[in-house]
Amino acid sequence: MERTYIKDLGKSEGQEVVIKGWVDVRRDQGKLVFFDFRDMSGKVQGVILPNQTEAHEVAKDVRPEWVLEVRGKVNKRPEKNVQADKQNGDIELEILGIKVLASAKELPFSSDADLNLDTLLDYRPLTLRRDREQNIFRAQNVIMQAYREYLDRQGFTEFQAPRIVGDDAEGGAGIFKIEYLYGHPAYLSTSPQLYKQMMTGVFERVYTTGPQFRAEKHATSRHLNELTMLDFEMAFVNDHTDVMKMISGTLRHIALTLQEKAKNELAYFKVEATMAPEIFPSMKLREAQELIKKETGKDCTNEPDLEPEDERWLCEYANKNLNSDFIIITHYPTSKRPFYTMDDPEDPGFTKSFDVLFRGVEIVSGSQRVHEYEMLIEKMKSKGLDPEKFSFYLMAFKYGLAPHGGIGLGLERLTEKFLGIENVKEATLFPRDINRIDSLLSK
RNA sequence: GCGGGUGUAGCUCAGCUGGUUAGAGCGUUCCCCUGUCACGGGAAAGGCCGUGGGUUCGAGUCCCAUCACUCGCGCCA
Repeated sequence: MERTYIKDLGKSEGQEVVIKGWVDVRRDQGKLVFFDFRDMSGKVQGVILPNQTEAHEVAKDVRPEWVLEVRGKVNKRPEKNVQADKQNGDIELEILGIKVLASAKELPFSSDADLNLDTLLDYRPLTLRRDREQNIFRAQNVIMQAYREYLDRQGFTEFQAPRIVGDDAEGGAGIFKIEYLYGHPAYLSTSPQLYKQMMTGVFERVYTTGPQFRAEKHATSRHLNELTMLDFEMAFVNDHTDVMKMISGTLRHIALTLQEKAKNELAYFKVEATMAPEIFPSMKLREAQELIKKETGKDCTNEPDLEPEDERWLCEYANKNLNSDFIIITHYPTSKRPFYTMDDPEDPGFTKSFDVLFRGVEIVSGSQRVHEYEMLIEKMKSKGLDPEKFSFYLMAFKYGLAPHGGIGLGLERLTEKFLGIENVKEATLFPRDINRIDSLLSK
Protein backbone atom coordinates (compact mmCIF):
# COMPACT_ATOMS: atom_id res chain seq x y z
CA MET A 1 0.00 0.00 0.00
CA GLU A 2 1.25 3.48 -0.84
CA ARG A 3 2.41 5.73 1.94
CA THR A 4 0.08 8.52 3.05
CA TYR A 5 1.56 11.71 4.47
CA ILE A 6 0.27 12.64 7.90
CA LYS A 7 -1.03 16.03 6.80
CA ASP A 8 -3.30 14.30 4.27
CA LEU A 9 -4.86 11.74 6.63
CA GLY A 10 -8.03 13.80 7.02
CA LYS A 11 -8.87 13.06 3.39
CA SER A 12 -8.77 9.32 4.02
CA GLU A 13 -11.38 9.17 6.75
CA GLY A 14 -12.82 5.69 7.14
CA GLN A 15 -10.10 4.16 4.97
CA GLU A 16 -7.14 1.96 5.68
CA VAL A 17 -3.75 3.69 5.15
CA VAL A 18 -0.04 3.24 5.74
CA ILE A 19 2.04 6.02 7.28
CA LYS A 20 5.79 6.16 7.84
CA GLY A 21 7.50 8.25 10.47
CA TRP A 22 8.84 8.63 13.97
CA VAL A 23 7.26 8.11 17.35
CA ASP A 24 6.95 11.54 18.92
CA VAL A 25 5.23 10.62 22.19
CA ARG A 26 3.99 7.38 23.75
CA ARG A 27 1.13 7.28 26.24
CA ASP A 28 0.59 3.79 27.57
CA GLN A 29 -2.61 3.12 29.46
CA GLY A 30 -2.29 -0.63 29.58
CA LYS A 31 -5.20 -1.84 27.45
CA LEU A 32 -5.12 1.36 25.40
CA VAL A 33 -1.84 2.66 24.02
CA PHE A 34 -1.61 6.06 22.37
CA PHE A 35 1.19 7.32 20.16
CA ASP A 36 1.86 10.62 18.48
CA PHE A 37 3.50 9.97 15.12
CA ARG A 38 5.57 12.53 13.25
CA ASP A 39 6.64 12.74 9.62
CA MET A 40 7.85 15.58 7.39
CA SER A 41 4.31 16.85 7.03
CA GLY A 42 3.05 16.86 10.61
CA LYS A 43 1.75 14.87 13.55
CA VAL A 44 -1.17 12.58 14.29
CA GLN A 45 -2.37 10.49 17.21
CA GLY A 46 -2.55 6.74 16.85
CA VAL A 47 -4.35 4.39 19.20
CA ILE A 48 -4.08 0.65 19.74
CA LEU A 49 -7.41 -0.77 20.84
CA PRO A 50 -7.50 -3.70 23.30
CA ASN A 51 -8.42 -6.29 20.67
CA GLN A 52 -5.29 -5.66 18.57
CA THR A 53 -3.15 -8.19 20.43
CA GLU A 54 -0.50 -8.41 17.73
CA ALA A 55 0.02 -4.64 17.56
CA HIS A 56 0.06 -4.53 21.37
CA GLU A 57 2.85 -7.06 21.44
CA VAL A 58 5.02 -4.99 19.04
CA ALA A 59 4.12 -1.71 20.75
CA LYS A 60 5.37 -2.91 24.12
CA ASP A 61 8.96 -2.08 23.15
CA VAL A 62 8.29 0.92 20.93
CA ARG A 63 9.59 4.21 22.34
CA PRO A 64 9.98 7.81 21.17
CA GLU A 65 12.20 8.25 18.07
CA TRP A 66 11.61 4.72 16.81
CA VAL A 67 10.96 4.71 13.08
CA LEU A 68 7.81 2.85 12.09
CA GLU A 69 5.63 1.88 9.24
CA VAL A 70 2.10 1.86 10.62
CA ARG A 71 -0.95 0.36 9.01
CA GLY A 72 -4.19 1.75 10.36
CA LYS A 73 -7.69 3.03 9.81
CA VAL A 74 -8.43 6.75 9.86
CA ASN A 75 -11.28 7.40 12.29
CA LYS A 76 -13.17 10.49 13.22
CA ARG A 77 -12.61 11.16 16.90
CA PRO A 78 -15.51 10.91 19.34
CA GLU A 79 -16.89 14.41 19.93
CA LYS A 80 -15.47 14.75 23.46
CA ASN A 81 -11.95 13.80 22.33
CA VAL A 82 -11.60 16.36 19.58
CA GLN A 83 -8.59 18.68 20.01
CA ALA A 84 -9.62 21.67 17.95
CA ASP A 85 -6.34 23.58 18.18
CA LYS A 86 -4.17 20.69 16.99
CA GLN A 87 -3.23 19.41 13.57
CA ASN A 88 -5.37 16.30 12.92
CA GLY A 89 -7.13 17.02 16.22
CA ASP A 90 -10.43 15.73 14.79
CA ILE A 91 -9.11 12.35 13.63
CA GLU A 92 -6.92 9.55 14.88
CA LEU A 93 -5.31 6.47 13.43
CA GLU A 94 -6.62 3.15 14.70
CA ILE A 95 -3.48 1.06 14.60
CA LEU A 96 -3.83 -2.34 12.93
CA GLY A 97 -0.20 -3.24 12.33
CA ILE A 98 3.25 -1.93 13.18
CA LYS A 99 6.45 -2.64 11.31
CA VAL A 100 9.61 -1.40 13.03
CA LEU A 101 11.98 0.19 10.50
CA ALA A 102 14.50 1.28 13.11
CA SER A 103 14.70 1.25 16.88
CA ALA A 104 16.21 4.18 18.77
CA LYS A 105 17.89 4.99 22.06
CA GLU A 106 16.12 7.49 24.26
CA LEU A 107 17.04 11.11 23.57
CA PRO A 108 19.65 12.53 25.97
CA PHE A 109 17.64 15.73 26.52
CA SER A 110 14.01 16.64 26.84
CA SER A 111 12.43 17.44 23.54
CA ASP A 112 10.24 20.33 24.62
CA ALA A 113 12.15 22.15 27.38
CA ASP A 114 14.58 25.03 27.05
CA LEU A 115 18.10 23.74 26.53
CA ASN A 116 21.41 25.40 27.21
CA LEU A 117 23.27 26.43 24.08
CA ASP A 118 26.03 23.85 24.50
CA THR A 119 23.49 21.03 24.95
CA LEU A 120 21.58 22.30 21.95
CA LEU A 121 24.73 22.12 19.84
CA ASP A 122 26.33 19.02 21.37
CA TYR A 123 23.34 16.98 20.19
CA ARG A 124 22.69 18.96 17.02
CA PRO A 125 21.59 16.10 14.75
CA LEU A 126 18.92 15.31 17.34
CA THR A 127 17.94 18.74 18.66
CA LEU A 128 17.17 19.75 15.08
CA ARG A 129 14.27 17.30 15.23
CA ARG A 130 12.54 19.38 17.88
CA ASP A 131 9.52 21.49 16.97
CA ARG A 132 11.35 24.66 17.90
CA GLU A 133 14.34 23.99 15.69
CA GLN A 134 12.20 22.79 12.79
CA ASN A 135 10.28 26.04 12.97
CA ILE A 136 13.49 28.08 12.85
CA PHE A 137 14.81 26.38 9.76
CA ARG A 138 11.50 26.19 7.94
CA ALA A 139 11.26 29.97 8.40
CA GLN A 140 14.85 30.34 7.20
CA ASN A 141 13.97 28.42 4.10
CA VAL A 142 11.07 30.82 3.43
CA ILE A 143 13.48 33.76 3.84
CA MET A 144 15.81 32.30 1.22
CA GLN A 145 12.97 31.67 -1.20
CA ALA A 146 11.58 35.18 -0.73
CA TYR A 147 15.02 36.73 -1.25
CA ARG A 148 15.45 34.91 -4.55
CA GLU A 149 11.86 35.53 -5.61
CA TYR A 150 12.10 39.30 -5.13
CA LEU A 151 15.40 39.74 -6.93
CA ASP A 152 14.39 37.42 -9.76
CA ARG A 153 11.38 39.67 -10.32
CA GLN A 154 13.67 42.71 -10.42
CA GLY A 155 15.67 41.17 -13.24
CA PHE A 156 18.62 39.86 -11.23
CA THR A 157 20.63 36.80 -12.24
CA GLU A 158 21.93 34.43 -9.59
CA PHE A 159 25.53 33.29 -9.88
CA GLN A 160 27.89 31.14 -7.82
CA ALA A 161 30.90 32.91 -6.36
CA PRO A 162 34.08 30.92 -5.71
CA ARG A 163 34.98 30.27 -2.06
CA ILE A 164 38.65 29.62 -2.62
CA VAL A 165 40.43 32.87 -3.33
CA GLY A 166 43.97 33.90 -4.05
CA ASP A 167 44.22 36.85 -1.72
CA ASP A 168 42.42 38.68 1.03
CA ALA A 169 39.80 40.84 -0.68
CA GLU A 170 39.39 43.58 1.86
CA GLY A 171 42.52 43.59 3.91
CA GLY A 172 40.69 43.87 7.21
CA ALA A 173 38.71 40.82 8.26
CA GLY A 174 40.50 37.76 9.57
CA ILE A 175 40.92 35.19 6.85
CA PHE A 176 41.41 31.41 6.93
CA LYS A 177 44.50 30.31 5.09
CA ILE A 178 44.47 26.94 3.36
CA GLU A 179 47.11 24.99 1.52
CA TYR A 180 46.32 24.76 -2.16
CA LEU A 181 47.91 22.43 -4.69
CA TYR A 182 51.72 22.33 -4.95
CA GLY A 183 51.88 24.15 -1.63
CA HIS A 184 50.47 27.39 -3.00
CA PRO A 185 48.73 29.46 -0.34
CA ALA A 186 45.06 30.20 -0.83
CA TYR A 187 42.26 31.53 1.36
CA LEU A 188 38.61 30.96 2.15
CA SER A 189 36.61 33.93 0.95
CA THR A 190 35.28 36.43 3.48
CA SER A 191 32.87 37.96 0.96
CA PRO A 192 31.90 37.55 -2.70
CA GLN A 193 32.44 41.30 -3.07
CA LEU A 194 35.01 41.39 -5.86
CA TYR A 195 33.30 38.69 -7.92
CA LYS A 196 29.85 40.24 -7.79
CA GLN A 197 31.31 43.55 -8.92
CA MET A 198 32.96 41.86 -11.87
CA MET A 199 29.65 40.15 -12.63
CA THR A 200 27.85 43.50 -12.98
CA GLY A 201 29.86 43.83 -16.18
CA VAL A 202 28.21 40.62 -17.39
CA PHE A 203 24.58 40.60 -16.21
CA GLU A 204 24.20 44.12 -14.71
CA ARG A 205 22.08 42.85 -11.83
CA VAL A 206 23.40 39.85 -9.94
CA TYR A 207 22.99 38.11 -6.62
CA THR A 208 24.70 35.23 -4.89
CA THR A 209 24.17 33.27 -1.71
CA GLY A 210 26.27 30.91 0.32
CA PRO A 211 28.88 30.42 3.01
CA GLN A 212 31.57 32.97 3.79
CA PHE A 213 34.34 32.59 6.31
CA ARG A 214 35.72 34.92 8.97
CA ALA A 215 38.72 33.96 11.06
CA GLU A 216 37.90 36.20 14.02
CA LYS A 217 37.91 35.03 17.62
CA HIS A 218 34.46 36.41 18.35
CA ALA A 219 32.71 35.43 21.55
CA THR A 220 29.30 37.02 21.10
CA SER A 221 25.73 35.96 20.40
CA ARG A 222 25.79 37.54 16.94
CA HIS A 223 28.95 36.25 15.24
CA LEU A 224 29.80 33.09 13.34
CA ASN A 225 33.02 31.98 11.69
CA GLU A 226 31.07 30.50 8.82
CA LEU A 227 28.00 32.48 7.85
CA THR A 228 25.56 32.48 4.97
CA MET A 229 25.75 35.74 3.07
CA LEU A 230 23.11 37.01 0.71
CA ASP A 231 24.70 39.52 -1.63
CA PHE A 232 23.44 41.51 -4.54
CA GLU A 233 25.03 44.07 -6.82
CA MET A 234 23.32 46.27 -9.42
CA ALA A 235 24.67 48.36 -12.30
CA PHE A 236 23.54 51.79 -13.46
CA VAL A 237 22.67 53.20 -10.06
CA ASN A 238 22.55 56.97 -9.62
CA ASP A 239 23.91 56.68 -6.11
CA HIS A 240 23.63 54.58 -2.92
CA THR A 241 19.95 55.52 -2.43
CA ASP A 242 19.00 53.30 -5.39
CA VAL A 243 20.59 50.42 -3.50
CA MET A 244 18.76 51.43 -0.33
CA LYS A 245 15.47 51.26 -2.20
CA MET A 246 16.28 47.80 -3.49
CA ILE A 247 17.25 46.40 -0.10
CA SER A 248 14.18 47.99 1.50
CA GLY A 249 12.00 46.30 -1.09
CA THR A 250 13.78 42.99 -0.63
CA LEU A 251 13.47 42.96 3.16
CA ARG A 252 9.88 44.12 3.01
CA HIS A 253 9.08 41.29 0.62
CA ILE A 254 10.78 38.81 2.95
CA ALA A 255 8.80 40.14 5.92
CA LEU A 256 5.49 39.90 4.05
CA THR A 257 6.27 36.45 2.68
CA LEU A 258 7.08 35.19 6.17
CA GLN A 259 3.75 36.47 7.43
CA GLU A 260 2.05 34.60 4.62
CA LYS A 261 4.04 31.37 4.30
CA ALA A 262 5.52 30.97 7.77
CA LYS A 263 2.48 31.89 9.83
CA ASN A 264 2.79 28.90 12.13
CA GLU A 265 6.51 29.39 12.62
CA LEU A 266 6.08 33.06 13.52
CA ALA A 267 3.20 32.15 15.84
CA TYR A 268 5.38 29.58 17.59
CA PHE A 269 7.88 32.30 18.52
CA LYS A 270 5.11 34.77 19.40
CA VAL A 271 6.79 37.62 17.52
CA GLU A 272 5.00 40.82 16.65
CA ALA A 273 4.43 41.53 12.97
CA THR A 274 7.49 43.20 11.48
CA MET A 275 7.08 46.85 10.52
CA ALA A 276 8.72 47.12 7.11
CA PRO A 277 7.73 50.26 5.17
CA GLU A 278 8.30 50.46 1.42
CA ILE A 279 11.34 52.67 1.91
CA PHE A 280 13.12 52.32 5.23
CA PRO A 281 13.78 55.51 7.20
CA SER A 282 17.37 56.67 6.98
CA MET A 283 19.71 59.23 8.49
CA LYS A 284 23.38 60.09 8.29
CA LEU A 285 25.69 58.68 10.93
CA ARG A 286 26.30 62.15 12.32
CA GLU A 287 22.57 62.85 12.46
CA ALA A 288 22.07 59.62 14.36
CA GLN A 289 24.81 60.59 16.79
CA GLU A 290 23.27 64.02 17.33
CA LEU A 291 19.91 62.38 17.93
CA ILE A 292 21.38 60.05 20.52
CA LYS A 293 23.10 62.97 22.22
CA LYS A 294 19.93 65.04 22.26
CA GLU A 295 17.66 62.24 23.49
CA THR A 296 19.94 60.35 25.87
CA GLY A 297 22.77 62.75 26.69
CA LYS A 298 25.34 60.21 25.56
CA ASP A 299 27.92 62.01 23.40
CA CYS A 300 29.31 59.79 20.66
CA THR A 301 29.48 62.54 18.04
CA ASN A 302 33.24 62.22 17.67
CA GLU A 303 33.18 58.45 17.12
CA PRO A 304 33.69 57.09 13.58
CA ASP A 305 31.11 54.35 14.13
CA LEU A 306 28.16 53.29 16.26
CA GLU A 307 28.52 51.03 19.28
CA PRO A 308 26.16 48.06 19.65
CA GLU A 309 24.41 49.98 22.42
CA ASP A 310 23.75 52.89 20.01
CA GLU A 311 22.40 50.53 17.38
CA ARG A 312 19.97 49.03 19.85
CA TRP A 313 18.83 52.50 20.85
CA LEU A 314 18.31 53.62 17.24
CA CYS A 315 16.20 50.55 16.51
CA GLU A 316 14.04 51.24 19.55
CA TYR A 317 13.69 54.80 18.32
CA ALA A 318 12.67 53.73 14.81
CA ASN A 319 10.18 51.24 16.24
CA LYS A 320 8.53 53.86 18.46
CA ASN A 321 8.74 56.96 16.26
CA LEU A 322 9.19 55.94 12.63
CA ASN A 323 6.85 52.93 12.31
CA SER A 324 9.71 50.75 11.18
CA ASP A 325 11.70 47.87 12.63
CA PHE A 326 14.43 48.74 10.13
CA ILE A 327 16.54 51.87 10.05
CA ILE A 328 19.30 52.79 7.61
CA ILE A 329 22.37 54.71 8.74
CA THR A 330 24.35 56.34 5.91
CA HIS A 331 27.62 58.20 5.39
CA TYR A 332 30.23 56.34 7.38
CA PRO A 333 33.66 57.94 7.28
CA THR A 334 36.05 56.98 4.48
CA SER A 335 38.48 55.62 7.05
CA LYS A 336 35.95 53.03 8.27
CA ARG A 337 34.90 51.67 4.89
CA PRO A 338 36.69 49.38 2.42
CA PHE A 339 38.54 50.71 -0.63
CA TYR A 340 35.74 49.97 -3.10
CA THR A 341 33.33 52.35 -1.32
CA MET A 342 32.45 55.56 -3.19
CA ASP A 343 33.23 58.82 -1.42
CA ASP A 344 30.52 61.46 -1.35
CA PRO A 345 31.95 64.54 -3.13
CA GLU A 346 29.30 66.69 -1.42
CA ASP A 347 30.33 65.46 2.00
CA PRO A 348 34.14 65.20 2.09
CA GLY A 349 35.54 62.51 4.34
CA PHE A 350 32.32 60.50 4.20
CA THR A 351 31.09 57.77 1.88
CA LYS A 352 27.98 56.80 -0.03
CA SER A 353 27.66 53.83 2.28
CA PHE A 354 25.04 52.53 4.66
CA ASP A 355 24.15 49.87 7.19
CA VAL A 356 20.66 48.52 7.75
CA LEU A 357 19.88 47.95 11.42
CA PHE A 358 17.09 45.53 12.36
CA ARG A 359 15.87 45.02 15.93
CA GLY A 360 19.12 46.15 17.45
CA VAL A 361 21.74 44.65 15.17
CA GLU A 362 23.45 45.30 11.83
CA ILE A 363 22.11 42.92 9.24
CA VAL A 364 23.12 44.64 6.01
CA SER A 365 26.07 46.65 4.83
CA GLY A 366 26.06 48.35 1.46
CA SER A 367 27.22 51.26 -0.69
CA GLN A 368 27.74 52.70 -4.10
CA ARG A 369 31.07 51.36 -5.35
CA VAL A 370 33.95 53.07 -7.06
CA HIS A 371 33.68 52.15 -10.75
CA GLU A 372 36.42 54.28 -12.31
CA TYR A 373 39.68 52.44 -12.83
CA GLU A 374 42.11 55.22 -11.84
CA MET A 375 40.09 56.27 -8.81
CA LEU A 376 39.92 52.67 -7.61
CA ILE A 377 43.69 52.31 -7.83
CA GLU A 378 44.11 55.52 -5.85
CA LYS A 379 41.72 54.25 -3.19
CA MET A 380 43.62 50.99 -2.90
CA LYS A 381 46.91 52.78 -2.45
CA SER A 382 45.46 55.09 0.19
CA LYS A 383 44.33 51.98 2.11
CA GLY A 384 47.81 50.49 1.84
CA LEU A 385 46.78 47.77 -0.62
CA ASP A 386 48.90 46.72 -3.58
CA PRO A 387 46.94 47.09 -6.86
CA GLU A 388 49.26 44.51 -8.44
CA LYS A 389 47.60 41.84 -6.32
CA PHE A 390 44.17 42.85 -7.61
CA SER A 391 44.98 42.91 -11.33
CA PHE A 392 42.43 40.20 -12.09
CA TYR A 393 39.69 42.25 -10.42
CA LEU A 394 40.93 45.53 -11.86
CA MET A 395 40.76 44.12 -15.37
CA ALA A 396 36.95 44.46 -15.24
CA PHE A 397 37.29 48.16 -14.44
CA LYS A 398 40.00 48.87 -16.98
CA TYR A 399 37.63 47.66 -19.67
CA GLY A 400 34.60 49.58 -18.48
CA LEU A 401 32.27 48.88 -15.56
CA ALA A 402 29.02 50.79 -15.08
CA PRO A 403 28.31 52.83 -11.95
CA HIS A 404 27.08 50.22 -9.49
CA GLY A 405 26.31 49.42 -5.88
CA GLY A 406 25.12 46.58 -3.72
CA ILE A 407 24.80 44.98 -0.32
CA GLY A 408 25.73 42.01 1.82
CA LEU A 409 23.17 40.52 4.19
CA GLY A 410 23.64 37.92 6.93
CA LEU A 411 21.04 35.17 6.67
CA GLU A 412 21.46 33.85 10.21
CA ARG A 413 21.15 37.26 11.82
CA LEU A 414 18.11 38.00 9.73
CA THR A 415 16.45 34.72 10.77
CA GLU A 416 17.35 35.33 14.41
CA LYS A 417 15.81 38.80 14.42
CA PHE A 418 12.68 37.86 12.49
CA LEU A 419 11.96 35.10 15.03
CA GLY A 420 13.11 37.00 18.10
CA ILE A 421 15.54 34.31 19.23
CA GLU A 422 18.56 35.06 21.36
CA ASN A 423 21.64 33.73 19.68
CA VAL A 424 22.61 33.64 16.01
CA LYS A 425 23.99 30.13 16.54
CA GLU A 426 20.46 28.90 17.16
CA ALA A 427 19.61 30.13 13.66
CA THR A 428 22.52 28.13 12.20
CA LEU A 429 22.13 24.43 11.49
CA PHE A 430 25.73 23.49 12.25
CA PRO A 431 27.49 26.59 13.57
CA ARG A 432 31.25 27.04 13.44
CA ASP A 433 32.44 29.32 16.21
CA ILE A 434 35.39 30.11 18.42
CA ASN A 435 35.23 26.75 20.16
CA ARG A 436 33.15 24.45 18.01
CA ILE A 437 33.15 22.68 14.66
CA ASP A 438 30.22 20.34 15.36
CA SER A 439 31.96 19.04 18.48
CA LEU A 440 33.84 21.22 20.92
CA LEU A 441 37.41 21.92 19.89
CA SER A 442 38.45 21.69 23.53
CA LYS A 443 37.55 17.99 23.61
C1' G B 1 42.65 39.93 23.81
C1' C B 2 39.86 42.36 28.08
C1' G B 3 35.66 42.24 31.60
C1' G B 4 31.25 39.73 33.90
C1' G B 5 28.37 35.15 34.88
C1' U B 6 27.98 29.94 35.35
C1' G B 7 29.78 24.75 36.29
C1' U B 8 25.45 19.88 41.45
C1' A B 9 21.72 13.15 38.30
C1' G B 10 20.86 11.89 31.00
C1' C B 11 18.15 17.19 30.62
C1' U B 12 16.53 21.83 33.31
C1' C B 13 17.52 23.58 37.94
C1' A B 14 17.16 24.29 43.83
C1' G B 15 20.65 23.79 47.74
C1' C B 16 19.82 30.40 52.79
C1' U B 17 24.67 33.02 56.97
C1' G B 18 29.77 26.13 56.30
C1' G B 19 26.81 21.24 60.10
C1' U B 20 23.93 14.13 59.80
C1' U B 21 22.97 9.72 54.58
C1' A B 22 22.99 16.04 48.51
C1' G B 23 17.27 17.47 46.53
C1' A B 24 13.09 18.59 42.80
C1' G B 25 10.73 18.31 37.92
C1' C B 26 11.36 15.86 33.36
C1' G B 27 13.66 11.43 31.33
C1' U B 28 14.96 6.00 32.29
C1' U B 29 13.50 0.82 34.43
C1' C B 30 9.54 -2.14 36.77
C1' C B 31 4.22 -2.54 38.39
C1' C B 32 -1.08 -0.63 37.85
C1' C B 33 -4.50 1.90 34.50
C1' U B 34 -10.23 1.48 28.28
C1' G B 35 -9.97 7.76 25.99
C1' U B 36 -5.16 9.83 26.90
C1' C B 37 -2.96 13.90 24.13
C1' A B 38 3.53 17.19 28.06
C1' C B 39 -1.97 11.11 30.36
C1' G B 40 -2.26 9.56 35.43
C1' G B 41 -0.90 6.51 40.08
C1' G B 42 2.98 3.56 42.71
C1' A B 43 8.09 1.92 43.31
C1' A B 44 13.29 1.95 41.95
C1' A B 45 17.92 2.95 39.77
C1' G B 46 20.95 7.06 38.75
C1' G B 47 25.87 12.12 41.73
C1' C B 48 34.52 11.79 43.00
C1' C B 49 28.74 18.84 43.56
C1' G B 50 34.23 20.69 36.57
C1' U B 51 39.58 19.74 38.32
C1' G B 52 43.75 20.68 41.82
C1' G B 53 45.22 22.90 46.26
C1' G B 54 44.05 25.59 50.85
C1' U B 55 41.22 27.37 55.44
C1' U B 56 38.27 24.55 59.14
C1' C B 57 36.67 19.74 64.06
C1' G B 58 33.68 19.77 59.51
C1' A B 59 33.39 22.39 52.53
C1' G B 60 28.42 21.55 47.20
C1' U B 61 28.71 26.12 50.28
C1' C B 62 34.57 30.15 52.10
C1' C B 63 39.75 31.33 49.70
C1' C B 64 43.51 30.56 45.66
C1' A B 65 44.69 28.39 41.07
C1' U B 66 43.17 25.98 36.72
C1' C B 67 39.89 24.15 32.84
C1' A B 68 35.31 24.51 30.33
C1' C B 69 30.98 26.84 28.78
C1' U B 70 28.37 31.38 28.42
C1' C B 71 27.38 36.78 28.06
C1' G B 72 29.32 41.73 27.08
C1' C B 73 33.27 44.76 24.61
C1' G B 74 36.68 45.13 20.24
C1' C B 75 35.57 43.72 14.70
C1' C B 76 31.82 42.83 11.63
C1' A B 77 26.89 40.40 8.56
